[in-house]
Amino acid sequence: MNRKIKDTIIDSLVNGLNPPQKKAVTMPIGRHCLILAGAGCGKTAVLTRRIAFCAHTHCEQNRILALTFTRKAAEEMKSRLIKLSGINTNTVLPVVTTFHGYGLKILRETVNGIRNTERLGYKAEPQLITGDERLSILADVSTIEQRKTLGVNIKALDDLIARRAVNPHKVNQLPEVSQRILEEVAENLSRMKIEKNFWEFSDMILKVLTLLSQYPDIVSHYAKKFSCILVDEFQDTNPLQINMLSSLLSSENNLFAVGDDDQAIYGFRGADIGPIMHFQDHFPGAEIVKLETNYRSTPSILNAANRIFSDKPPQYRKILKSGKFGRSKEDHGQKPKKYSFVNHSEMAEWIIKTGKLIEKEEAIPFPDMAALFRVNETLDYTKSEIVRKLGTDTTLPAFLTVHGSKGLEFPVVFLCDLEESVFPSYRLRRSHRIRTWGDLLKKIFTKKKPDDIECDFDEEKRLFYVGVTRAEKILFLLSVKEMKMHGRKVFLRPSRFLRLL
DNA sequence: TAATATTACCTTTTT
DNA sequence: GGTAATATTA
Repeated sequence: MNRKIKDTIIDSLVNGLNPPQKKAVTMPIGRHCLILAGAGCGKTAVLTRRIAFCAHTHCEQNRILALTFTRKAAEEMKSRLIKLSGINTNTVLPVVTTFHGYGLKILRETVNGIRNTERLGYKAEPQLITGDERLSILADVSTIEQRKTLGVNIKALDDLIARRAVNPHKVNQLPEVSQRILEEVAENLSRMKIEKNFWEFSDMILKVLTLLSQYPDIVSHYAKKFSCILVDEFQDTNPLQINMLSSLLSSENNLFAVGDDDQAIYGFRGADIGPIMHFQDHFPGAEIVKLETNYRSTPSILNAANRIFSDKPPQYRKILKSGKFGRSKEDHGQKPKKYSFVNHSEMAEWIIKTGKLIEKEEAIPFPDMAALFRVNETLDYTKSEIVRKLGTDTTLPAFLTVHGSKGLEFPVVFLCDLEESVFPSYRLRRSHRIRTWGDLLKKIFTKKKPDDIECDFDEEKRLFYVGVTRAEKILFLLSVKEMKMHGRKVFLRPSRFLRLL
């Protein structure tokens, strides 16, 4: 291909991008790179174009690997990718898949004449076990004694085993007896899985790591396979995934990671923000590019979003600026408004009234709007109230948990659940009500009984940020004063997050 | 061993 | 308020 055509294709790949986006897409291939992409700053555009750029300037398409967390994200990326110039759809495409999907692919392969599953001790392709099946196996491989000593039931044991696998150093803090028991149970479990020819989701990555740690020839086989490795939503990687990634990296290739530490909301399931926060330690020589121009929200909403992390140290602090709306007062948009209601029923009524009014005045269809919640319980309740008031033939706004809303955008957002202990979510101190004989005894024999408040406030704050940044034009911050929780009426104070904006 | 009584626990979710 | 694990009875 002559140089002129090549340049034309590169031009079209960076066409319409802002300077930092361009810089990210065309970054020299030879070093690791982290793109810190603020919410709504065009990270998928950068990622897909970067893949096309690599394919076009650097290597064969099948030597590019892009990893995501969900199949949906992988599919989305593939469909956007094939539309880009620089991508040749007549040959093998870049590998775009999930971490689990790629792990599974490795496990099914044969290296140097031996099947990878065989090296791991399996006779045939194992069967995937999930949910209850796994719990019943866990019941078989542990004794009641062991669970008693650990002080857990089967579900909590499952949690412990999972955490041990994902994040071993957290388990190191347990008493030695507990560690030993966990070790035994985990040992039994993996023996059982081999015996019965089962595996579980986490094994799709875990077994790859086992394989790589036992067979150096396999390490070199996979480390040579790719010239460019890209990872989406890098802030959500767990230590296992980072391990797998490190094994795929070598002196012959580099990592291009895209993520936003401000949107790390999966710590509860083992994601670790360490690697994104200390990217240059993990990946020496790395360059960091920030994307701060937002193409989603009005300046008023961005101002609110920027206030949430105003106390962050500068290296990772992002200040979102609008690349979509002008500076005129009209373009600036209305400030997020806060409303408080007696209960969810009243709130539901208000959402309908306001939504319909906005539909009429702003010509934004009611079904395009979204109501976001911290927990499913209040979501379900509010949604059922709204259905009850509107009947079932009306198309409703989207009802989502904030977790479920990540990556999406809506012209109008009703951000609900903004009460202390709901959002941020934490366990309230035990109330003084007496439900059991035990409660009565405690009431008689103890004066104070503080329950530990457990919750990762930083993660809650990031979750709040995710909620706020879903809104394009209008954002409402809603709370209720009382609600039924676990069957009992409780009185709630407004969320501390309301004071941030 | 099986029934019945009592207590402890409750987010967020993908593969 | 609903469930699941555990304790207590017959």
